[in-house]
Amino acid sequence: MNDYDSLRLENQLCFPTYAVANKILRKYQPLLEKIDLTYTQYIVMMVMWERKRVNETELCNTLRLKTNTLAPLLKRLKAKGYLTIGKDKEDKRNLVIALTEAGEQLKEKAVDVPKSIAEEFNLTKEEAEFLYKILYKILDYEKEE
Amino acid sequence: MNDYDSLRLENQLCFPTYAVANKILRKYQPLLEKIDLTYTQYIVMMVMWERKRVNETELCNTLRLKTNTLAPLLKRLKAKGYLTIGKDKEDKRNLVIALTEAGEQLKEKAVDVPKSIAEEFNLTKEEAEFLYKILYKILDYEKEE
DNA sequence: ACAAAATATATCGCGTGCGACATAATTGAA
DNA sequence: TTCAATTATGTCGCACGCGATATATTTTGT
Repeated sequence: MNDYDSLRLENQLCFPTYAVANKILRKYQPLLEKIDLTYTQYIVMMVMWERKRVNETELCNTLRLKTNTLAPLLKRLKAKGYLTIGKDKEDKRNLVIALTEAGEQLKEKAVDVPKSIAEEFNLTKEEAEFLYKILYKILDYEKEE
Repeated sequence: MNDYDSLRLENQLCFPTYAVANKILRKYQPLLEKIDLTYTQYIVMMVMWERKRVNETELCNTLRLKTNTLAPLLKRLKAKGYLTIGKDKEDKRNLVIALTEAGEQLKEKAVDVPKSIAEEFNLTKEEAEFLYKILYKILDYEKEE
């Protein structure tokens, strides 16, 4: 293996990860279109359905996204009526995002959305579990760095 | 497991895949900045370093991207002097992308870029190999659908 | 008490990534 | 042969995703 071999797509892990992520997003897109959400909006709503009320920092940490990605996105979800955005009374620097009634109701329509990636791409139970474990190992590694 | 459980982030494979892809891109970004390429431009150049000369359809298939993503990107790489864009004499519908001398030289500077994702995120050899296998299984599954 | 440091969020600019649609070149069927 | 289907690419609009930078609020050190 010479110096240039690591410059080949086929010798890298990052390219297939990137390409798989794109492929999965494309799979989701037509399903999410039916409830008028993008994928990123959808994962924000998933957090909201679980927690009802979070501040933006929490949301950024959970989704591993930056505020400059989430801020405009939250505004769009607010415009759609699914959540409210307000300031924390205790600490006015904090934004508090809260689920609305309409947001709660959207959950009913979203039940049909989750695709089993394992089934969709014909993975065995073992492959799916292993993949899950490795992905979270990567996500959790040196989170603080 | 009720109907709503699959709506939880932690029960999905797609979210960690998406988040890992983002995390990897963030890792690459500072390294690529030194040679003034984005990640997508970088993987295009990787294909060019291997093949020297490809048409756009080939490039789209290899990178699993659409022409509307690649077209403007190729223009930027052309503007940087790393490749030329011309029409195929045989079939004028085809675009032929070719590596320039400057593009070839960029390869020298890019040798330092590839990061071992395995090392970077502390994966064992087995984990890295397994991850690689599963990712390509997903990528290759029903490519034609 | 008060200015400096820390924390949380917002704004700007740029480059993707893609669906929808348009255009150009080639192929193919009657 | 001729025009409708096919194929390859281009353009438009929108929503990310993030680095850099700015602003507002709170905390901290003296």
